[in-house]
Amino acid sequence: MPQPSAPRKTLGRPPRISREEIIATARRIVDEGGVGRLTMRRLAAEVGSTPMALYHHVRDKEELLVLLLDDYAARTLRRPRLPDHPRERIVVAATAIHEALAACPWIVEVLTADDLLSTSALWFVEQIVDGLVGCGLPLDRAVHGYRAIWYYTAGEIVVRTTAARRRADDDRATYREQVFADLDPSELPRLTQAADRWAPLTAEDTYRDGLQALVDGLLARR
Amino acid sequence: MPQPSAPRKTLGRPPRISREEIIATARRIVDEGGVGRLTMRRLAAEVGSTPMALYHHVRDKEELLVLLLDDYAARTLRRPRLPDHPRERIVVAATAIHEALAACPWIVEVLTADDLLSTSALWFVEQIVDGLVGCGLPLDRAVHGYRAIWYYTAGEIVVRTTAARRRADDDRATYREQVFADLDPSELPRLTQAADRWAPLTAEDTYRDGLQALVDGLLARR
DNA sequence: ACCTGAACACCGTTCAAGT
DNA sequence: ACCTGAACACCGTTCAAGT
Repeated sequence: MPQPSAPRKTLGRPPRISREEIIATARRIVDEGGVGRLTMRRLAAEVGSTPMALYHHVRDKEELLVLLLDDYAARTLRRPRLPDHPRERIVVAATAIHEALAACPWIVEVLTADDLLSTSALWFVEQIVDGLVGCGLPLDRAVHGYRAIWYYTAGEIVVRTTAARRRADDDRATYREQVFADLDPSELPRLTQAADRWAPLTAEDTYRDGLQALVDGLLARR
Repeated sequence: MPQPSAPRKTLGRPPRISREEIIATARRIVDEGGVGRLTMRRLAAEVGSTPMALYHHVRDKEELLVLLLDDYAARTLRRPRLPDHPRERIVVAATAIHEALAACPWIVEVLTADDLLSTSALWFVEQIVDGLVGCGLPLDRAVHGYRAIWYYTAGEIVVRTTAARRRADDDRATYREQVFADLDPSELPRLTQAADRWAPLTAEDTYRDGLQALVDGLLARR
């Protein structure tokens, strides 16, 4: 897909807008108002063109979003200094991906990639797989381990950002409180016990704890 | 939200359509053609009414989707026989939720609930939290543990169903192959090594393995 | 109380034509 | 080769009116 515009051989009408300009403008719109604001029509207006001109540079909206994600990853994923110990390397690499995603809430709508989100993220995947191998897992198990870490990471992001969106609208929060207040203690004793602590517990950031537990578990399995 | 229509005190025009009818019809549309097919206008047409009549029974489309999810959960979540051992209970309860979600691909779009997807799922949450407590975790840690399991489960569903959607459109698959074929072996040695096995490894269902690793890790942490 | 019709303010995408 | 205009086939939701 990132088909770098080759040197123009055959000449025709000179282009007025470029893929880069489209992506940069799309990025601005999304940063300012969320993905919901990004429509082909608005984008066209902002680059000073017509909706149909965009389709000359981008297959469809779906492709535009993937391009936007690649662009974001390429610009913001900075490779951290990694610790020597392989287990720590896994945690640091996964946390770096997690932080990049968490800083970018619109990503969820595009987080439709199945395992690699962007070629810029491959280095991080390499570190995680290599860390797992370094801890003694065979390559196949290491790849599966990476996937488990990715599920956990993607899940945390999706659940957290959608929960945050819900919080803006406080009807739902009230509804949740209601549910927890009306629990039947004989059927759901633990939830009843935790009911008044549920909200603060849920607000805590426990990504790292869960990640470490998962990594421990992956490494400990027979 | 599930505000059971109270016995009508004040009489006016008798209702022609009910919330139940709306939900049942919405369910049919979604089952037949996916969530993408569910629009207020189409739904109105199928219940033999006008778009605006729906807004008398449902606040907006968002509420309709939550209602649909509740309905689905209430109809399909069957409580399994649980093993006595608490660790096994956790695994069985989580797997049951996972299976229900996996059988229902449209869920992802609605999987916007932050931790409980529906009141019908509370019993499963109870079992997981109680299982973690039964294994010796304090209640707070058990709640966090449940959340980690939920992240992992939701992530697996989101990643898997979107990957499946992508597969229909095989351009992306080709793109992924391309990326793996062009890896720089000196920079990304492990990915290069795993490249030709990546697709089959990724196709394997490893939910249960990852879940067990996660549970082990949660229980082992100091 | 419940429903209707018409309208508002949008979408993504295709097609045929222009430069 | 690149861009435009007009059109197609839709959306969710509001408002004012009817029964």
